[in-house]
Amino acid sequence: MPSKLTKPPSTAEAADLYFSLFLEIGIIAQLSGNRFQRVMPFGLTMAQFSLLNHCVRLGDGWTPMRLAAAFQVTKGTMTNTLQKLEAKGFIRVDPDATDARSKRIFLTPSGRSAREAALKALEPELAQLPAAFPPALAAEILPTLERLRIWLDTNR
Amino acid sequence: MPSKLTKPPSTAEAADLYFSLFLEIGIIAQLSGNRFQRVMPFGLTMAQFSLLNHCVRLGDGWTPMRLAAAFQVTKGTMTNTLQKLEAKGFIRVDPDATDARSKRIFLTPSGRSAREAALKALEPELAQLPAAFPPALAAEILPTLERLRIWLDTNR
DNA sequence: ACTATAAGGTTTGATATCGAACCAAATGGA
DNA sequence: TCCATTTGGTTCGATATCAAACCTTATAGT
Repeated sequence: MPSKLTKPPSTAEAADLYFSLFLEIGIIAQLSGNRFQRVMPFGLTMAQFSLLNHCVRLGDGWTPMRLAAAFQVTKGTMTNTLQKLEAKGFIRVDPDATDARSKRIFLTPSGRSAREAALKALEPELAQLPAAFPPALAAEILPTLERLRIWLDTNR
Repeated sequence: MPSKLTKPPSTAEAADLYFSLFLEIGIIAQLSGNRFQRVMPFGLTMAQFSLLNHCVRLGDGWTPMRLAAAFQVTKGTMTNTLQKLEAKGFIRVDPDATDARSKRIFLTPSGRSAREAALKALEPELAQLPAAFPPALAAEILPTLERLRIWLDTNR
């Protein structure tokens, strides 16, 4: 193997490493998404729940574009997600007072309680996790993943 | 906040942590998948490329079911992926000699060179990564992610 | 002021994936 | 030997997502 850090792993080795990483991440995303979906009430998808959660934790009144940027999805995808949530009565879409092109997203009371219900439904699932995968591990890798995500975002 | 490790982070805090983790992972999967897709030749998807790559690195002759298990996708999804690859002439599907229900997947020469071409096409993309996200970081979190994936797999 | 360009959202067409239903072949008890 | 169950694969219907085209409103340069 290469001596030390003179040259980090060869290009090919590094590529393999990155592929493995992205593959693993892809699989986890797939598996966790499906699992979440199966226990969620109201036919909430992961994207929909994440949006409700976001509004509760960081406050509502965001524009669709800012939400799309926060979740790193296209505007079209966000339109779809918002339409689904509005149809379920979980959010309210107001016009933006100062920009006629734009809109503002607010949680409805029933959106708030839907999020509560979803959390409750997820609890039993999540309760099994810590034994095999302690929160400390999650906390440990989270910053690294954030770093990767930010790179992917900026170097689009 | 809870004193120390007397009780690991409260259930709610742990849940938040896990949500953040899964959200981050979902975003990375999405972003990286799209990016890969955009530079890949022959209209290869990430799934298709991963399969070619798998066959080169671990040898071919696998059954569809074993491949589905390796990539953690449903049998239906694997059927689809294999059909696409076969249509492109990148794999050959032989009957299994000892089990009439089953099949065996082999790379064709053009499949092998398609994988080479894909690697080449990916190179410039990957070349930019190490500066912002060194391979060592990837190597560091990979085992942890594997652990998480395995849990998700077994506790399906 | 005007016009060109940018920015916020929606719509459209394509596609990868899932879960469930289905078929065919293998396996294992009685 | 036969029937019930399991296992490998395919097909089907639904859906979340993307990219690209489009419309409308804002912004900036002249």
